[in-house]
Amino acid sequence: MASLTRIIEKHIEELLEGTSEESVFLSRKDLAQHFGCVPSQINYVIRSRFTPERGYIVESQRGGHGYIRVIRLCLDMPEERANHIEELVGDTVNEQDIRRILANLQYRGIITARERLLIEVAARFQEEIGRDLLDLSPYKRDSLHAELLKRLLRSLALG
Amino acid sequence: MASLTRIIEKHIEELLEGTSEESVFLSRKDLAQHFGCVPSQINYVIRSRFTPERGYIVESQRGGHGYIRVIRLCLDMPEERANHIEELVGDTVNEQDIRRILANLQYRGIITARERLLIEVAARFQEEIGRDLLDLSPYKRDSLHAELLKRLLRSLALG
DNA sequence: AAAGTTAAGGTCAATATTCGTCAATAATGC
DNA sequence: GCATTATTGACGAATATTGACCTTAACTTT
Repeated sequence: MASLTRIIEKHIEELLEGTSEESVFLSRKDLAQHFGCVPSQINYVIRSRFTPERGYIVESQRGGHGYIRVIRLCLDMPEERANHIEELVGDTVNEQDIRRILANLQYRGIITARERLLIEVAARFQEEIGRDLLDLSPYKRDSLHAELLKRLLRSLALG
Repeated sequence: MASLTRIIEKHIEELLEGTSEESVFLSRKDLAQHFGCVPSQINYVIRSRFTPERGYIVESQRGGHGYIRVIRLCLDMPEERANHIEELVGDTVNEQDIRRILANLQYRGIITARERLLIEVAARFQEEIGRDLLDLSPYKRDSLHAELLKRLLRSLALG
């Protein structure tokens, strides 16, 4: 359970929590040195963990006095949240995408565990019906999934 | 009688009971090794036993330091409560029935307003698909409604 | 001011480590 | 016997780690 990536991720999260600013400035080289890894490992952590999907924006600059800046987005307004959901879901999602999106939303405190469970059950039921009873194509099923997911999440975001 | 699947199921349940956390992290490879089976057997146990319908959520990650995380949302539902759901919902329900049932559950504090909203939205979406896209008979639609509602409520383990 | 030097960060591909899926078969329960 | 459930294994997909090589910006020297 001791994954370097997760350790570094945690570290950056703590830096963000420990500041009143909306962002932190990191030094790739120093971080890598501190955790005893190659610098590109930091890029990997950033790319895989601090994504817009998870509510972060990242800026950086090369050269002397270079830095990596991680900015925490806050989506307070319902309108923003709704738009974010549209992007997150897109036009088609498979069951794996759904699980990933829901885990992320719960992690960010946007939905509760029970709400997540309800959404999963609804999606599974729809998948089952679409596959076994109606013999829909996988593509059709995925686009129905996307539509269902967007409606469910929108109803929460706006409410 | 002591099928491998049941033994592994039991093992995971015991892990869940033996922790104060709401979830356990499993290693598919180690588990398989421990029980002397192929790794995909673990997937079978998870898929057939630890479903959202039974109140579990499962997350997993591949690759280095990968894991399977089983989250338990609720305690086992007593038999009588399950029966109560069956009675409450029956074999067919129309949208009006659904609204009535949900209003009642919310009034009794068994579900939140947001959960109610999710269930209603899911039911409406299903109705819409069944009617407009698939041209199902009203009876068929109502029995699908009943099935969906029962699954959703059962997953929340309410009575 | 231009050119060179130094000090950042970025990209990409190779490799290793897990887990997931699917379909064939076997076993079990009715 | 037939239908459902369980077991297995081959193959595929995702994630993590590392290192070689590239790009950019500031500083230094001429």
